[in-house]
Amino acid sequence: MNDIARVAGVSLATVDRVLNDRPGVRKVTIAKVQTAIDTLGYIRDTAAANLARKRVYTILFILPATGSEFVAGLEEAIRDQSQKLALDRTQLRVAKATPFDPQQIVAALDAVDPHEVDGIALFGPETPSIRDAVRRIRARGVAVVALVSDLPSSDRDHFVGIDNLAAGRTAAQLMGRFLRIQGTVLVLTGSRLARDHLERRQGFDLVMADEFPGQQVVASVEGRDDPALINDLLTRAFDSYPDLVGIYASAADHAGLIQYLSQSAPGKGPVVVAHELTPMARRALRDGVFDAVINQDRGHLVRSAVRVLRANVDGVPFNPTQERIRIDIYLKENLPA
Amino acid sequence: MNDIARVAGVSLATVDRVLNDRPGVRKVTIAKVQTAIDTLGYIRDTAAANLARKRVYTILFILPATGSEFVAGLEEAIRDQSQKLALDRTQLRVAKATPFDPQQIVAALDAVDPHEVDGIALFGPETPSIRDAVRRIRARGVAVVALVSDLPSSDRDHFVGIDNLAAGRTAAQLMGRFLRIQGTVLVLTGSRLARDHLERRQGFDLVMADEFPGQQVVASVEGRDDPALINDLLTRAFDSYPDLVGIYASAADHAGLIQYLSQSAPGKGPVVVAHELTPMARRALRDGVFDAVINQDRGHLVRSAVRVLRANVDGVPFNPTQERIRIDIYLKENLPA
DNA sequence: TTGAAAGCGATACCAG
DNA sequence: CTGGTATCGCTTTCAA
Repeated sequence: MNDIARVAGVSLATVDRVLNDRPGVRKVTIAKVQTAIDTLGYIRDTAAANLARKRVYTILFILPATGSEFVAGLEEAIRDQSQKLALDRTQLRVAKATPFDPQQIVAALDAVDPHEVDGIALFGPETPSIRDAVRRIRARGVAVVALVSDLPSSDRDHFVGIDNLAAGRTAAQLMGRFLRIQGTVLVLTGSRLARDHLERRQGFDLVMADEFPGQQVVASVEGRDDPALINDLLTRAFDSYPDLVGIYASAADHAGLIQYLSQSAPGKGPVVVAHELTPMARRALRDGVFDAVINQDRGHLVRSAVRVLRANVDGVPFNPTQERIRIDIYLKENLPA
Repeated sequence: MNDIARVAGVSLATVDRVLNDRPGVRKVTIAKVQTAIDTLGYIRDTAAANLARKRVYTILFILPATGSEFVAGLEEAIRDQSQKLALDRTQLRVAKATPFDPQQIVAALDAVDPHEVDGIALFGPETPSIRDAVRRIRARGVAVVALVSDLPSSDRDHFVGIDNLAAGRTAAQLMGRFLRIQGTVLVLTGSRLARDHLERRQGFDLVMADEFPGQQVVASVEGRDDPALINDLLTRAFDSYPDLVGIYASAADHAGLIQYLSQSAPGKGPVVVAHELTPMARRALRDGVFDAVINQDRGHLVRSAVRVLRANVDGVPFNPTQERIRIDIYLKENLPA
């Protein structure tokens, strides 16, 4: 900046104004500075900038208040990042809202103080009232991204999560390949409200129909993360379809499923493809109860949300390819330690 | 630091000395400062420290000089990181050494000036002369990590790369699961010198023998990344084993293999599991020539190497779990865009 | 519309 | 052994 100031024949303060698009600089002056910047090949030192600014970014994660291992894992990832980001002048907060109750999320969103919170990562269903609440808080100058489950109806949206259609396709490819005999494949889903589950189901059906037409995929059953309900559903499914050879668990809560499988299908059970590498899923994979798990790295989700929101707050662009969350596949052989 | 200085009743300079283990401070003073640090819950601001220090870390990557797409991808990842790390006062350099010639690597290692280079990430074979050269440069105060292929014989080693035994196991699980009929499985490797290839082969054999005893795995053939040679080897293999149903390509150069498969096995070829998601591998996966690809993220490799080397240079510990490189599995369905 | 100067949190050099 | 102080690259008053 000193060099630029010298070359442009202005003061440091003016260079700063130009660099940060601050008002109160004549066009000619801007041009002079701009030229100097270009010729000198200047790259800004964000660390120094933040140091001087003493700015602290506050980012709020709004998560569903379930006892789900997946959400617990997300919270852990958030705590993890908190540590590191403290040095980076970024503060992370978490709020919980009852799932399946949009009004709570709306309330949480409306309760946000724009002076206290710079950005929000929202993991919730896609409903009109939530969409409106997102609009409102954005209008008050807070950046918002959708987390895990997309909210495409809201404008200027960025989504932090995997491509769930592709994830469903991946699940289907694994299922189809792993199945040795023809039969019925059951899709076990969480809730119809959740857009991520819907998309997975869609992708799964497409590939199964296309590439494995010999297998019969039956209408999904909604488990709502309720072990008792799931137990019930599965019992009925195995009754109705004696040739049940595969289960695609597109939701993230595996308690009911694992419980049922471990007790009712001793030895050789159906091929099971599930989502999210939770502690339970790890064990199931290791024990041969699950055959494959599709995962989205929770650390990546959190880091990406933070990066995108910070970029948004600063009004700078981010690198979309870097922010694409990968669809991880785990077998028992490549489980991380 | 100001607070600490005040509470401890010493100057900033002394606090700095204690904080950085610099010599020339009495024990009592150290204790006073230490107490102040503890009571105040001080966390050091690395950004400010680096700013003041104006220190620039220089890290050298020594890579095999092949035309391989994998190495090209690594170089690209290094360039990518260079951009971002410039702001972080870290400079990345790349040197190439002919593979299969340990002496060149030794020469490259010996040529390093400890005043210019702080750390080295070495991607090379495991030979006694290289091990000695690593010892020498370490003795001169330069940190070294092994990249992609482990060098476990050298002491104080850290390895940046995947667990290749587990990777081989993963490949075998995919191969065994994907195969629909019994037959012969061929392992195509790069070089016997490369420890990573050996380990993969080992893991592959174990799981094939254990879980898929119906399949016959035949002794690996060494392609040395030579398309003509590979073409030749494959022709002979298909002659010798008319029931060849699967190929495990444990090396990273796919040119010869893909060329052979696309011309000689029109339509339904063998099940192919390969390593490294290079542009060629992507196409092969998309076109159905490859069935699965096992990958180690090149960006992760580079970032991890840099983090570990910087920690090493600074004499601070790093988080081993964070530095574990994952074994990625790609099918055509979860290919990143 | 512009400039001067005081920090931000840490390091490093020179004195004492 | 210890302290004072200039400095790193940038932001932010306060004046002019």
